Parts: sequence; C-alpha cells; structure tokens
Amino acid sequence: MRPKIVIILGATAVGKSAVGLRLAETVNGEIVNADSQQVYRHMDIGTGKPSKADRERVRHHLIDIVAPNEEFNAALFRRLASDSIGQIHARQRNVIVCGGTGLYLRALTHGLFEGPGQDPAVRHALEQEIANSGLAVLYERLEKIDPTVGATIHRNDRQRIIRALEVYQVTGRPLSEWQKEHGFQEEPFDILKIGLLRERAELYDLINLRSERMIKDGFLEEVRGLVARGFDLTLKPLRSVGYRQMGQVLRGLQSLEDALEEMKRETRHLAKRQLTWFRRDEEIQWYHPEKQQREILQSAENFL
RNA sequence: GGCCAGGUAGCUCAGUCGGUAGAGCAGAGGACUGAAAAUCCUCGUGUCGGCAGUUCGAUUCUGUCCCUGGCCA
Repeated sequence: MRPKIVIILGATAVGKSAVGLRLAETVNGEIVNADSQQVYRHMDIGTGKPSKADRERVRHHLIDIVAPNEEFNAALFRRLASDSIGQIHARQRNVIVCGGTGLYLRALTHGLFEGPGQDPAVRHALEQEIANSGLAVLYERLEKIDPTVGATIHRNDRQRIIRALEVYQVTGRPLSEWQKEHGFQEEPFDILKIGLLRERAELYDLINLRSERMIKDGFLEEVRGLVARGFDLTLKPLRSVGYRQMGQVLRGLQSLEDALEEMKRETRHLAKRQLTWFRRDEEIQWYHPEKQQREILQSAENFL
C-alpha cells in the first residue's frame, strides 16, 4: 500500500508553517519540509524557517541539511524526502509535507526523468560559449538537435537552454525524449493536497509586514554572519529573494531602506509565481489558513 | 503678495517643431522535469490640472484661474 501523505502548500507568507504544525499535532504527524531554501543551514531569518520551539513541538525533516555552498536540487530533495516519508511511515506516524516549492513537490509526487544530473564541466563549457558567442548560438543549436524542447524553451531562457544542451551532450539523447518517456507518470504516494489561499491584498500585506520583521530580527546580521563564515554572496542560495538584497547592502551598493522595499517587491513577485504554478493543479483543495482551519483538519483526518 | 519651475498611466518621468501620447517601476496573466526564493515570456486610453481664445484641428501656442515646489518680500 502506498504511504499516505498530506501536503500543505501555498505562496510564501500565507501561513503554511502554522497550519502544518497544528495539523501535525492533531494527527500525530511529523513535518517534511518542501521549501528549497529552508534546507540550508545558517539561513534562518530570511527563509522564514520554523523556530526552535516549533521544531521541538513537532519533529521536522529536511531543514538544515546542507551548507549554503553545497549542492542541492530537486532530485536530491526527492530522494531525501522519500526516505524521510518512509521512516515516518515505518514509525506509524503521519506525514505532513509542508512547503511552497512547486518543482520539489512535483518531483516528490511524480518523479523526475531518469537522465543525468548536472555536469559542472559541461555547464562551465556552455557558459564559456555563451560568453564568447552569445546565447542565440546555443539556442539555435538546441532548436536543431531538439525542436520539441526548442519550441517550449524561450530563446532568452539561459538556464533551460543550458540544461537541455547539457542533457544532450552527456547522454546523446535530446531532452524531449527523456521527458516524453517520463511524463510525470509516477505516483508513489496516496496524496491529499491542501492549498492555502488568501486574498491577494491580504497576502501582500503579510509579505510586507514579514519583510519588515525580518529586518528587525537581524536579517542583515544573519547575512553578514554567512559571509564571515566564508559563504560567498554569489552562492546559489544567497542569490535568493531577500539574501540578494541584503548582499547588496553589505556590498554598499544599496541602502537598507531601498533593499527592504526591493525585497518586499521581489517576495510579492515570488508569491505570484508560486500561485501561477499551483493554480493549474486541479487536485489541490484550497482553504483559507485561518478562517477555514476546522475544514482543513477535518479534511486531513478524513483522508488519514 | 512677486518671480521662477512644474502639473501627462497607481508612482517617477519622457514626448508631441499643433494632427488626442510612451518608457521604467508598480500591478495582472503565463511558462516551468537535477539553479526553482531560480530562469524566462506576454499585457499600457490616460477628461496630457480647469476654463476660455487662436486654429480645419490644441495635451502641444496664447490668456486666465487652481494646485505643488523653490526663491524673494
């Protein structure tokens, strides 16, 4: 029998953690984090990581599992999350997956194609090529070797162009073939998806408030501390929303005030992208995180 | 009170040598298979401050009034 999992998802700052905690306590569960930034150690304030107290109340998984200069990605997440779920299940406890990273959730619930991971050497070579001859040249090559993905990836989407060429270069097979073969067919779990939703204006207010609170709580100091530990501001996780802006302040390129405003704006944009991702998933049951708490608990209990 | 500079999209502003206007930001929508808090795409009609005059035609020129900022009294 496939293990049952309850997924709590939604945009940043909507209130996933609180609902997750509440739910975990009422159904004797443990929380598996599905947030791409909370996996990093020393990144607490800016990622809205659950507090120590909360983590003592309910057992959390996949938080603080890698250093900011270590590689982490959707495939790793999938593997580790699956392991955690297996363990929790074996302990006869319930699994609450909680997070807002759409790709990670999809990787967990439907898998990823079985092709190669990233190849730093190949990537580096492709980056070099872009620097020398421009992105357009690579895009045109991609269109030739793989017209299918060429049609879906925009000519400016550097990241995806590199990835598609990387897969082809490493395996000799176009990305579209790998993807076609996979097609998100896997469904290893029995899943209840609970989406948390607020009115846009309400969400944006919460984002603004939370951004201000992060600054008051010492977000800038946190980033300064990361740098002091030797983590460069150009590291992947330090280029994420908030950390990027704090980095600008530390470099003396922006005032804290401007950085805060930019951080609010970028967080709103992030929330919007998350909503776009989740919106088309018909399996999600949407609830207001506060006004419909009872319904959420009810739904989860019925499912479990 | 006088002089000067402005009043154009939610905000900051550009522009029209007279033929009713456009950028950035905000905002909205979308894509997403090992960087995903990343990366990328699409979307701009608003009494061009009010009124009057000149003109075939005024947001553009003229007059006047109102508002904002600065300087001088």
